[in-house]
Amino acid sequence: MDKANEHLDEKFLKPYDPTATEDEIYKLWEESGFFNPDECIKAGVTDKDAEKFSIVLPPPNVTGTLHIGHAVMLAIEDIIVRYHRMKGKRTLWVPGTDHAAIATQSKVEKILEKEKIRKQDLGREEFIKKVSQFAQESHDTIINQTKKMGSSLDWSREAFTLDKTREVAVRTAFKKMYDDGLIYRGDRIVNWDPKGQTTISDDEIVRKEEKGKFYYLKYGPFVIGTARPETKFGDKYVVMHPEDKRYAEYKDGQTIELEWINGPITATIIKDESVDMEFGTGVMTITPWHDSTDFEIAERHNLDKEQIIDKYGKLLPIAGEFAGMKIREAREKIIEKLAQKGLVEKTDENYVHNIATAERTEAVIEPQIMRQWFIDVNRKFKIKNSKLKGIKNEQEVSLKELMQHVVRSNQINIVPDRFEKTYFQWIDNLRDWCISRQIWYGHQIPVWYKENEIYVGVEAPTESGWTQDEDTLDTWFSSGLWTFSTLGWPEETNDFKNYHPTDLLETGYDILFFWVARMILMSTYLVGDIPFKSVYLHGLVRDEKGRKMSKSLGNIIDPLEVSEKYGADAVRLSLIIGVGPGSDSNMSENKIKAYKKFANKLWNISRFVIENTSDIEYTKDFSAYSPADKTIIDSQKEILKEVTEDIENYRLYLAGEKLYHYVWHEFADIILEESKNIFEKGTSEEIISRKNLLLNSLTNILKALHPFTPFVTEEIWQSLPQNKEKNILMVEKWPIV
RNA sequence: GGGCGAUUAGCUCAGUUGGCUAGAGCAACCCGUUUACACCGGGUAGGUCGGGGGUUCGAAUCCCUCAUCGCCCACCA
Repeated sequence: MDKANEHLDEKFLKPYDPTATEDEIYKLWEESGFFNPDECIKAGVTDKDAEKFSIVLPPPNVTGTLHIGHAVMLAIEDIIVRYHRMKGKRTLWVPGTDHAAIATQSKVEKILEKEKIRKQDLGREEFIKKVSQFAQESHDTIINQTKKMGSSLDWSREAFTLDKTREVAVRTAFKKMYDDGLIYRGDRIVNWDPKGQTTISDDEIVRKEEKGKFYYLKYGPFVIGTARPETKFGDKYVVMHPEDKRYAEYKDGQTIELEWINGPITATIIKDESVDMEFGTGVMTITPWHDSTDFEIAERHNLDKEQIIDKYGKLLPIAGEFAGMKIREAREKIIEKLAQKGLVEKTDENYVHNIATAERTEAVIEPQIMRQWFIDVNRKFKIKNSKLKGIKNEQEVSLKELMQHVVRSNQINIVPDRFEKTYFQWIDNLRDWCISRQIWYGHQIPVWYKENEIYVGVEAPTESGWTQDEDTLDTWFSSGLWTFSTLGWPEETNDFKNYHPTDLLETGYDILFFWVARMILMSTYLVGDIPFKSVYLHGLVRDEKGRKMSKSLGNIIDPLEVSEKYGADAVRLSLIIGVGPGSDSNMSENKIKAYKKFANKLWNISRFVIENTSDIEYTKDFSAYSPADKTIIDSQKEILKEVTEDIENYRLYLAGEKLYHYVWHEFADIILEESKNIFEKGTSEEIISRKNLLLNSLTNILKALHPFTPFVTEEIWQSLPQNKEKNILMVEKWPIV
């Protein structure tokens, strides 16, 4: 090696090797303690009175491993967090995982199924042990993977939605809502999943198009249409619109005798405005136990409700000779019988309609009337401790109104803003939230019964004779508390006082309703404040042809695998650049490869600068720049200013692209190339000026790129001869104010 | 039924508030390896910015309309 370059680390003579350095660098950060804002203050890298920036990690489900969607989330959040940390803010990013009740339980059930074990064989306690064990293993994998992506999370504050602290939060929340009359137990129509044997919320339903038959049946003097003859056994009400002239001769409450599936019955005429006169014959019979529209009609007119189908999707004795049959097989047979009796008017063979299925089990939902726990979203209550703008303390509001108000009044800002429309549309149609689940894994409902008494509390009653409600809570109940339960609420902890409300919530647009809306509900109600100021929504990562990644297509890109191959920095850049907020992106290995080259380019740029500046002292505020170099500095400042603005406005894709372009096609291709000329032919003033320019530019570039490509920039920073104290780039100051 | 988005080079996509000859990566073709980098440099080719209409001094960008594709929501029996 050249004597003048003896300070150049030998590793610069080889291409940049991410696998050899990334783990070491992460360790360096972790051991510095600087992921934790308290440590930053202690070490004097952050001012104790500095502005705070806080964000919670959307907790990944402990159902297995991280996928590319998680990688996008981690990349975006880490960029923003590192940026704010370098801006000198007290920056906190709280990690955690989600127990994901139904998802995790059914995953374990599937594993047990292979060993021919049913959860009933194990019993509740044993089964939960198995699930917890699985959850722990998933957790460990996930944490490890999260670190590989370079995420600068404060691990000392890690939380789990099902741990002890969060249980206190959940129970406190439940009790408060119960006491305020916002949680009630009622016999209401719910979405029953016959396969999963549990209720699910409206949002866990996936509608699938199905082509089936639509039957027109003679019902006394009427003709009724149905796709589900198997529910018709108990139908003894026939409903029509009060203004339908075709049926003017029939009066509300009038009874008629008619022949039906299993013999003669008495039917009652009901007039209700919810009937669509245009649809079919304008007449329908109702099945209040198994249809929510029918249920509401029955409620309005105070009608009887009868159960026809049991929890397993089989017909009950009311079906007479069909009792015990599965609905699918019964359907054809019932039609056969009706046809024999001459009651089938006609059949439409190509009837296309949407059927409701359960997201997890894919089973067809059977609405049932069941005793379940609900959150009332319309009931008015007096809000306590309101810190919300436009909502006074003790003002009467409903949960729905709170959810609408904070977004409408811009206290919460959604990026991209077109999702605000989607948000309002969802809330406007929001019905009471069914929060009880008939599964074992999760927060058991904090309600105890003793004969006719009921007790709701954070702790179980101490006297004997009380039994706890068997059901568990919808997993989104606990994740709805996430922004403050992670900070120690309901205790008035320092973290809670210092870091809530959080500044940003970054997540996929697919859980806007599930999660974002629920956090807004919980936080405004329980804390009297918004959970976060901004919501940034990212899209889905698809394969290079724009298809969803799936096991069956074999097009899954495993973020860990490509990180090992090309480096986490390259993966991060490829997930960021060219992807605007809220839009889906296409990912390919080629794209990642291109950014791996970028990391290497930066590596070699650094080598060139270090080699050529070994003979000058590093001067931060060198002032004797040549006119040409002054121009370069100005344009560089301009770029950095734009990049800063882009990051502030969550345009990471632009910020990343600008830096990429500047570093490669401006700094390397033009500035470095012309420097060679200057070093050969320039005056000594020009040479000194240019050397200082290169050194100062490199430090600025490394700083500005650090949020995007933290590993390679830190690795170079650690090897800079000027960094004699081995300071850590992660906590250096951002190059532009 | 209601709402939202997309349509730009062979492929995958940028183009932030309307403004310099519309860009990037990959692919193709040509030239180049004397000391930062072949995980490289220089260059070439390739686009009537989905169709049509409008606003404007000026439109890929704003408005209207049509077409195709995609997504979300919804209790039409």
